Amino acid sequence: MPHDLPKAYDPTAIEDHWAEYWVREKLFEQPTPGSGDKADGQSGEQFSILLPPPNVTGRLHMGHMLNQTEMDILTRWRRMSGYRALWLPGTDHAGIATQMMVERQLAAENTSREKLGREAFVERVWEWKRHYGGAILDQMKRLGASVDWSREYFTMDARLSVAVREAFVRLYEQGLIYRGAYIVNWCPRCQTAISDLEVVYDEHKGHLWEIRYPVIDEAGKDTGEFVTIATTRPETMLGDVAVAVHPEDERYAHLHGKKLRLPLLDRQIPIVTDDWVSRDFGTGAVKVTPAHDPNDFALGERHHLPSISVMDATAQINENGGQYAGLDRYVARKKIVADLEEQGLLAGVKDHVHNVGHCDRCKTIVEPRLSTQWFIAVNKKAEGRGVSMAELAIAAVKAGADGNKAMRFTPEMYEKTYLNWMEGIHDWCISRQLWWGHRIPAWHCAKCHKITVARQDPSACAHCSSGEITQETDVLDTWFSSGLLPVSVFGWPNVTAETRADFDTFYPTSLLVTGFDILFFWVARMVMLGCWFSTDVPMADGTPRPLAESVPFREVYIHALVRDANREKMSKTKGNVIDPIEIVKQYGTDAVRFTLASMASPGTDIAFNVARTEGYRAFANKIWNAARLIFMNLERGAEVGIAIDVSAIGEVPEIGSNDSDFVRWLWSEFHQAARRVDESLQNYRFDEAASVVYQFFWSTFCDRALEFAKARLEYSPTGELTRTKQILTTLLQILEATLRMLSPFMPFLTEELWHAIYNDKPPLRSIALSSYPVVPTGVFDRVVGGAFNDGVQIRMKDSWDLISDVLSERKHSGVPEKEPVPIQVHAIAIARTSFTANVDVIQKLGHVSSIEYVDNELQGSGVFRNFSRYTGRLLYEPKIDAAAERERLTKEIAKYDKGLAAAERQLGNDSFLAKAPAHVVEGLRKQEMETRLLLEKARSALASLPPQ
RNA sequence: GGGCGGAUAGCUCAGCUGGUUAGAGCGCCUGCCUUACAAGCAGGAAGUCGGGGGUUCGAGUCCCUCUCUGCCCACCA
Repeated sequence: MPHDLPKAYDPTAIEDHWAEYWVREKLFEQPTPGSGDKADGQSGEQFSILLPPPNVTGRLHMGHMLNQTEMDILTRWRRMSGYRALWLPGTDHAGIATQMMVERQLAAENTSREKLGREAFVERVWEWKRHYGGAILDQMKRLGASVDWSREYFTMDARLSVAVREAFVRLYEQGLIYRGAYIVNWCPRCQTAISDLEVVYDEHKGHLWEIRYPVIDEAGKDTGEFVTIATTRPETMLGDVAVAVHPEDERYAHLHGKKLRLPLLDRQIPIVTDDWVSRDFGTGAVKVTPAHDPNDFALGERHHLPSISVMDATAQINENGGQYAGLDRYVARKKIVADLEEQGLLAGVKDHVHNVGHCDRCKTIVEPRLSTQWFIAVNKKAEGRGVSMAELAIAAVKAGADGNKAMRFTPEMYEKTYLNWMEGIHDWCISRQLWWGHRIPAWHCAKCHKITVARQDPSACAHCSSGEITQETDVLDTWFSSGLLPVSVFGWPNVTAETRADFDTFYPTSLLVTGFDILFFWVARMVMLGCWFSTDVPMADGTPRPLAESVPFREVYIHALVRDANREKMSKTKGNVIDPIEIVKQYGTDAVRFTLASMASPGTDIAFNVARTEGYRAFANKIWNAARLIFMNLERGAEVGIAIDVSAIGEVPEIGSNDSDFVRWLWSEFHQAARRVDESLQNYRFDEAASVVYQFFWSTFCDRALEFAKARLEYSPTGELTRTKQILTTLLQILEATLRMLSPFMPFLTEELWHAIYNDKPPLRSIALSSYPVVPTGVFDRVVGGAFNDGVQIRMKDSWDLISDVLSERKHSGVPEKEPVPIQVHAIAIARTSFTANVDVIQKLGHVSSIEYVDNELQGSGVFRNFSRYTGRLLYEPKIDAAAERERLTKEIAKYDKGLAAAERQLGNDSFLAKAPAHVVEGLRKQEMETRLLLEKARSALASLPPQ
């Protein structure tokens, strides 16, 4: 048998091979239903899941790896459970990020995008994408993600671009997209508008400058009186068009209707009254700069004030800024403050801590700026729809009339977060002043100045037929196209009778797995857009699509952040970024995956600690060696003519009362573990599932089953070869089934060993295509229930307990590790049956030379006991450290005393006896009795110690 | 300012609808190179479950409150 495995598990030796094999064999492709049968089955219920598309510029980080590990575990598990599983990968064109990346390259070549021109620049980005774009997906391939590579998409693909265009045009036609001049967050570095979400606020120690604006009379002369305003951004005063006070603020009552002279520019501006002004902030008078502040903009609209922009796209003061024109905003600030001071108009400077918005991408301080942008009216009810996008997105997560939710969040608390946001949502600014992205399909007419929005590039204005039209230069927010992915990847808008198989089968997707950081950016947008557009697609049978079928995903699993071992957020500047690829190289992919899975309990961040990974590498090694042990024994068996037919090894055998206790016990343990793993995965409890698998394999299978087998397996031609064969068969079957149970977590190792079991001629091309070893309830009840009912579990437990007790007592009595010792045992009949049946194992594992059964309970020192089952004693003169023993016993007595007192107190309480369930009372009684015995034993042991 | 988490062994974390004496991994101590694995085996020590109050026969678990800590949202110049 060529089962020659190296002594230690070396992941690097096998992982590349299988990663490459899975892709080459196209194992995880899920063709459009009806377009050709899938060779390996999986025709059941669909399980579809979209990979949150990483940026094309991205490199894999721990967050990706967590995300992908979770998705891969779930997808592999569903696939093995018979689902038609589709995990769909792709990348995002990532407008700003990619453009920045290429611009940096150009800068290094002493050129710029402006020099290249738009067309050449975009071509250059495509070129970059072709060369470097797939890096992160290559990393995914190496990590064994079981995605369907044949369906890989890029958000700028022609097919997806059609969807983007259709979506835009449709929303425009529905009156939900408008263009207008509003205050937007503007990044002077990226020179584009960004959405509210792309602004991150940092606390900043700044100043509050108090500036005196002279009051003037009707002739425009200073009256000698001043109104003092307070501002954190003095340079914006260049754009002031008014000063506002609260209408009921007596301090300024006499100034209502009066005018002020704007210092430095000597512009006359009115004093207006508005409820929005808060009387207790600053001086109660606020400068009004509609072009540079959203509140001021709204106020300006209410009072029909003009807007004066004083900064250009790079945040330099423009021609409206008089003598400050051409200065950078902060240079201008300094100069303005100095000039004001010189003119005696600076009333004061106070330290002021406030939040300053930064560009999420480049960290430049964002400037609110008046500019013409495109927006989606998310709160507007569309004609003929009677509902707004936001309302639809809210309805999607709230329970409907039937009490069911179309979309369910795990952990549940994110539902609230989502709703809070969606209920307070503002219109979405979707235009970006970039070159890389989906160009907005709108054309401006030079003649009539109207806009033509069209599915096909128009040659003339739709309003006046003029040929003088030019396309809008803005592109769409990246999240617009990624928000459409759930519909667009399955062919929308082209969903016709001939083309709709994908859409019908895979939409809505089953699940979205993602981090909370893109809950609003992406998840919320997908819900809005997904619901909105899929609603127009009737069901396969022609009936209207209900909400439950129009959501982009039925479930959303939100995972936590991966932090470093000290719970610090990983960041490049801190230098604490753990590169998953590096860790993978050191410990193997399976170990890293298992680490992430075992720490992924919902709701808490993951403090990634390589110590854990080291532990799981040991686990992988353990599995490897367990397999080696079994393979070695199979060879020994073969030498004495034990032939095991490996071809049927994967079928779950019917286990019944004819089988030995050992076999029945092991299968019963296995089925319980498999069921628990299955249940845990259903609830996204990766941690629980990982722990069950781990405990089963290591504690139950290795520490118990394999040790038991080692003690019993016999190969002498005159020995019990039938029994040996049974045990070997069972071990191999359990190993094989356990590998399947483990496969979603550790795909590489399990694949390797699984092929080894079959001598490289496995029944399927991959363990990933085999079935998940969860048996139907009927089988489960028969095997597990049978084992409990017949006392198999108890009998095996008695033997394990006796071995543990013996080993413990040996240690305690100072018996040298390997010296065989005779023991005496008094046991109830059933326990004695177990000891008799397993005497060979007990002797070997406990280093027991002989067992003498006695009729009476053993008493006194050196006795170990298992309550109501047995008592035992080593026939050995103990060598005990009296001082240490005294200390131990004293502590023990204190503990028992306390426990006993507590139990007696409870049992003496009538209402406890009356109200507590019987089993609790019974349990406590038993405990009381046992504690009493233990206490007596400890006391007498203490008394028998030599005096101090 | 509003909202949401977290605090359990030295470390990282479990502990489901309240029920017998709170668990795991790592680390630590003791002894073992037992021919699967020293990345291992066996045996141990270690927690007044953040503080206080309450409900209950019974609280790590439910309620109130305080302290510490993390995050999200809002953005009054």
